[in-house]
Amino acid sequence: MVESGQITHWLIKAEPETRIEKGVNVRFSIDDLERNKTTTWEGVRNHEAKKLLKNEMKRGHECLFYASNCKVPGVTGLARVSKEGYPDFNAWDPKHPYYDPKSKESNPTWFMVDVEFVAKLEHLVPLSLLQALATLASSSPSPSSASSSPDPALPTSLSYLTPIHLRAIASSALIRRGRLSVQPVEDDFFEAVKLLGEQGGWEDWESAKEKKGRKAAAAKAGKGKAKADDEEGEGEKEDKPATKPSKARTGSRAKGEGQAKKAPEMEEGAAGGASDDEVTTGGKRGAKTAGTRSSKRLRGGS
DNA sequence: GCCAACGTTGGC
DNA sequence: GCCAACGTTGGC
Repeated sequence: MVESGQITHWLIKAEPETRIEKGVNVRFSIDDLERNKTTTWEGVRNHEAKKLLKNEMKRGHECLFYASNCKVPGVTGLARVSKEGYPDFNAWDPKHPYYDPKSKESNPTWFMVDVEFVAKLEHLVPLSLLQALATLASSSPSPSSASSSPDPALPTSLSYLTPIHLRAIASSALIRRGRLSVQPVEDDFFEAVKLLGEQGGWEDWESAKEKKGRKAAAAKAGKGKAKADDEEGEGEKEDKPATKPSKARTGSRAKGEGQAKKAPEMEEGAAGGASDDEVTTGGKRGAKTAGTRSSKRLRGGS
């Protein structure tokens, strides 16, 4: 497993598309972070992630900013820890979507960090690409023998990736676990994603690979349903970060029952209203969301 | 919108 | 302490 003790890089998830949580639009994208410069990474209601926020993430550590629950999930930018773990005070506010009655000021249950904007990646690095690379890595020969030469299955345009990078991708929590909203990442994983985001070069290669990736995913998941063999490659374009607010999985619950505290830039007025409190962010939630619901059930990563 | 994976709850 | 029901995440 990963020794978090030596980890200095992280992957943090947020949802770039509008989604209403108890009247609050929880959408938060790399563009929002760029605008705000810095933000509180609040709302994580998962004990494993909490532990990382509270104890492991240190000032200066760099993070991959991951966009989930959107059209093209993937890494859209880079951020840096600017303030180390401190109590998530939103948990104490009954009106806040992330309120958790079990957390007390005298003994906080949840923690958060602040992160600051570092950069947007020129090429969004899609999850599908990382999955494809992971597949490739796991099918390649021994690491040691391959370490000095590029993997034959890699297009030359991606020759900047080493077998070390590929193995780091294959063993990453993002690929293997998926659901944790704050994940430790190995230095090699961080470097690989950063290179991909800055240099691109998989456009032609990935479309071919995409089917493979999906098929594998379908096979893995699909015990019965193989929706597979779709020929439609919807082309994963890595071109630009998804910024547009729009669909989202609907405000399934709470559609505006309260006033939304719009994200600072709120241009879509999806939530209408808005009284904003001092929260400087749209709210990231990647991990879960729970708030009051957390008292009923919250999902957590192991 | 669907649904697989997986965590949590709660009955027993 | 087991395990079925249930809820959430999040890719597709």
